[in-house]
Amino acid sequence: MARAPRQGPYICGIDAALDVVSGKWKGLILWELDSHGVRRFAELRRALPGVSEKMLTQHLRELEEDGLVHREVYAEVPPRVEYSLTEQGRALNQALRPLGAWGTERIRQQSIATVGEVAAADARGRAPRG
Amino acid sequence: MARAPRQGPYICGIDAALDVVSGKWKGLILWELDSHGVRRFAELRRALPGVSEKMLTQHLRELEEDGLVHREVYAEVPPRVEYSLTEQGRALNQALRPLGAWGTERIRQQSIATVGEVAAADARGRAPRG
DNA sequence: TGCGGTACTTACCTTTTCGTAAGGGGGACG
DNA sequence: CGTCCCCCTTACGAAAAGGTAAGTACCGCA
Repeated sequence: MARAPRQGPYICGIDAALDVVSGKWKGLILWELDSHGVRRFAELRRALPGVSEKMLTQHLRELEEDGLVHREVYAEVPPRVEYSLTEQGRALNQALRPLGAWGTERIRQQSIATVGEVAAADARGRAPRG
Repeated sequence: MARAPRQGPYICGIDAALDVVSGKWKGLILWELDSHGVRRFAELRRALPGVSEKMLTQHLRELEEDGLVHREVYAEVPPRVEYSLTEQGRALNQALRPLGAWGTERIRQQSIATVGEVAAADARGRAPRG
């Protein structure tokens, strides 16, 4: 896990679950692997705009250590490495689905709120949160 | 939110949801407020073994800014402040429930695995993982 | 008079995380 | 011959997150 647990590791399941998905790109990696099944390193890199190779390998290794992602190396030239979800990884993604729906709804409401804010500020002739 | 979003903020709902619950104690705070309804500052502090006052106030303020937690201040002496979940906060906790279940199951399986590991290592007469 | 309890705030420091840049060892392509 | 692609690895440094300790202002209790 590469992270030090609190003292006497986890207090509840949320705690344990958040521990393995915390990381700037882990949610997206899981999401990408869930929707495509199998992805290669370069494919993931292209799917995650802005990720560095270092962070991608690092996160993939952590997810692998945590038993969520399977890493299959083909001893070919050029080298080929395929990433996919393990059984646990798929279960995690199932568990993440309601959270994703909540997040999507939140984004939607916030964009509406922001538009409203901007429109209201516009009507008053100045910018919001100046 | 106090965190800088990626470029063009969120790619998917998971992303947005993880953003608001990422923080060493936020999951626990949400959990505590969900199971007790209303909690005061000192009650939360006692419920989160090891949290510092600084982190607790900081996380509570972020959760409040994110519209997940309601903060009610009573102008009394001694001061009294009550924290509770907003509608959005309750919805988030609902969405977190499957994740919590997954985490609980994971903890259970890991403790079994660890016991097995220790037992196996014990049988060989040495400690696991160096 | 001193201590504990209320709910913080502030300054300072350490730890963790993330990003940047470079290299590596091959093979395909022009 | 040079360059790109593949999948990383390493070193270095900045930024963010988190921890420690002290201070605030007021009250009740002994």
